[in-house]
Amino acid sequence: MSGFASAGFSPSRGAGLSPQKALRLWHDVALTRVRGNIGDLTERQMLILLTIYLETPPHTVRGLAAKLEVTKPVITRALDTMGSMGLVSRKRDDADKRNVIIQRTVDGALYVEALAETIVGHAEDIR
Amino acid sequence: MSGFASAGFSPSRGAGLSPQKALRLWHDVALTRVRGNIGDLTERQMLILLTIYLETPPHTVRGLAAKLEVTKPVITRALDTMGSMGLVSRKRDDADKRNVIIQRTVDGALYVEALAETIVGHAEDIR
DNA sequence: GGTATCAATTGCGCTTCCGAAACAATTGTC
DNA sequence: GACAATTGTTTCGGAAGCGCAATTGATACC
Repeated sequence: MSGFASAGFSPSRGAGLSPQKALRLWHDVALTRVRGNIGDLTERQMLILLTIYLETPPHTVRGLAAKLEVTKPVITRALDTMGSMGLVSRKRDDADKRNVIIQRTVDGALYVEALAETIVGHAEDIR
Repeated sequence: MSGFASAGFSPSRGAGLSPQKALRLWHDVALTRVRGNIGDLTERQMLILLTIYLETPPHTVRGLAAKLEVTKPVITRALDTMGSMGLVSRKRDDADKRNVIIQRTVDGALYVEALAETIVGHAEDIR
């Protein structure tokens, strides 16, 4: 049962991330987010948000659904939720008015940046 | 808006995790989990599970609620859900029968270990 | 022994998410 | 211009989570 728990500890440098440290990092970040009530987003929503802010634009509902392998309503609803939070915004494509272009916002960038800092901070603790 | 996106790139070794790589890692792990439909767990539930498997036992409902700063019903219901998935099990404390001891399971250990491998694998991709 | 305290659970109303299908708006095709 | 195809949204029924308050069972106190 505790097979993974007794796996070897890797040195601090040169061997990437050991399983134990990976789990500790995940735990610490989740703890910070849950304690701060920042965990409003589903894992899917978080994935959508990160995709929007990491991958090169433009982003459409259909494109995101295909890339993430989820249905389109999932994207639409996630955009509703995150849009009301100010994390993303939508805009009709002028060239093809069927498309909706998903745009980044200042608040969304700040949110993503805060997540990054949380991760980096805990990664430093673990190093 | 893109302040964080233009922040400096850190070298591959010696400077820990850059914000960009942290976000990329989070994104990649989330993508793997969402695509594989492994994301049945809330961020809170994941935190509870990781705490059970990372911190030293014994774990009680009250102890977890205090440590994670959530209410007790949150713990109870998360244990219901994860218990039905076979990820954890409960047992009355013989010494004080008010307490419930949360125990690890083989399936839970495998689940956590799989998460760890997912993280480690993507960390290697990014290194 | 009777009462207060404590641990965990459950009930209630509310909100949110999900999947599948139906829908409205726009574009391509002949 | 009529019709098919595409994009995004909405609707519907069902499931799950949340906070808060009440409840059950067990222990401590005097």
